[in-house]
Amino acid sequence: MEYEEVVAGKKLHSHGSVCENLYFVEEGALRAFYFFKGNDVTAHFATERGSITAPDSFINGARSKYSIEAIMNSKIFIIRKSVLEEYLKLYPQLERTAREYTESVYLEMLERVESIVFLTAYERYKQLLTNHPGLDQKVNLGHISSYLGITQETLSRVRNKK
Amino acid sequence: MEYEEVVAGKKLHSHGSVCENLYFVEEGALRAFYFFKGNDVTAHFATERGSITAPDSFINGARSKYSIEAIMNSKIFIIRKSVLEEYLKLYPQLERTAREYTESVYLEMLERVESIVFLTAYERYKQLLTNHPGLDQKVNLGHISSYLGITQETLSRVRNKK
DNA sequence: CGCCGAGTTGAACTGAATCAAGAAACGTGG
DNA sequence: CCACGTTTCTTGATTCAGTTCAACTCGGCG
Repeated sequence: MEYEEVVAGKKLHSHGSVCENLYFVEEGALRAFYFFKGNDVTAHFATERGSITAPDSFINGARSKYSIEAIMNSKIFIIRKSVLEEYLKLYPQLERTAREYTESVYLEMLERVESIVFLTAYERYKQLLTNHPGLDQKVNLGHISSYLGITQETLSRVRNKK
Repeated sequence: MEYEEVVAGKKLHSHGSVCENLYFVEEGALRAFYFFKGNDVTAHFATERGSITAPDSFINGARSKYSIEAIMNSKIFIIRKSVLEEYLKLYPQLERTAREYTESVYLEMLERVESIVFLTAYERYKQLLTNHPGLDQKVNLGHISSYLGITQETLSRVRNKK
């Protein structure tokens, strides 16, 4: 596991290439994003103690549609997939931990589906801030609104008016 | 792995209890659903070669908010979690397969988030039918619409009008 | 025959999108 | 420390997809 300090704006992974790394955030914040019909869309935020990668790539080894960047100065740990694979071979009991990790991110995604379907824009915004305290201080409105699946204008309105 | 034939309407798991089983559909169709503000909401469909469980329960051993039922006469295989655990202990190399399985359902969920955010009701309906051919012949409109995150009326309209 | 669940249709309403201007905030160079 | 341009955020007016509620149709089936 490598330790690194990165500055705001630093690109950790660019879409179109294969993502070999899983990132853990010790301090700061990263985001994964991609382009959809010309718009920058945030797929995932990782803040303190969170993790992030380009899942389509890290899992299958395919070129990724996601990019990953630091949205503020951050202290991170990096695990290369090859190193991870090596350790999993060396210590097979880690396979279980790896599976449990995957299960937990799966459950997160399940909840995200539910929140998109049932919650209003404002409720989703509040929930995001609960999960990532202070995120609104760290990130552009546009990055947050695209994560929530709404426009920047709508987010600007709901967060001020209610 | 146990084999079973179940009739339409058969409840395989009831919410409030712990789900011990992972179901594989050989023929037919199952669905997982739960109640949200008094409404029956479909969380997942499993058709030929698909699998289903109550993830909140199967993964963590907690009581589940989901129920699982057959929506038509079905031939299914059942793996009990205890049996699965046993095999994973006996053949640790299966841990990898288990992780890969979890990864694949995670990627599915990732795509589902994207489709809910970007696609219209009609597009989501078409996509669902692509993933589960003939599902519209097998299931109530209401079960499909709740899966898509829209009302039954809207689904009725879009599928006829466009 | 009459009921019942499932699906359809209509009209009014609403949350959010879109398009278009402005207003703040921010960094950079002079 | 200020002036300038750029980026980010806000606000307004309009439009639209989907909701809500209510009534109606249709195909079994007891």
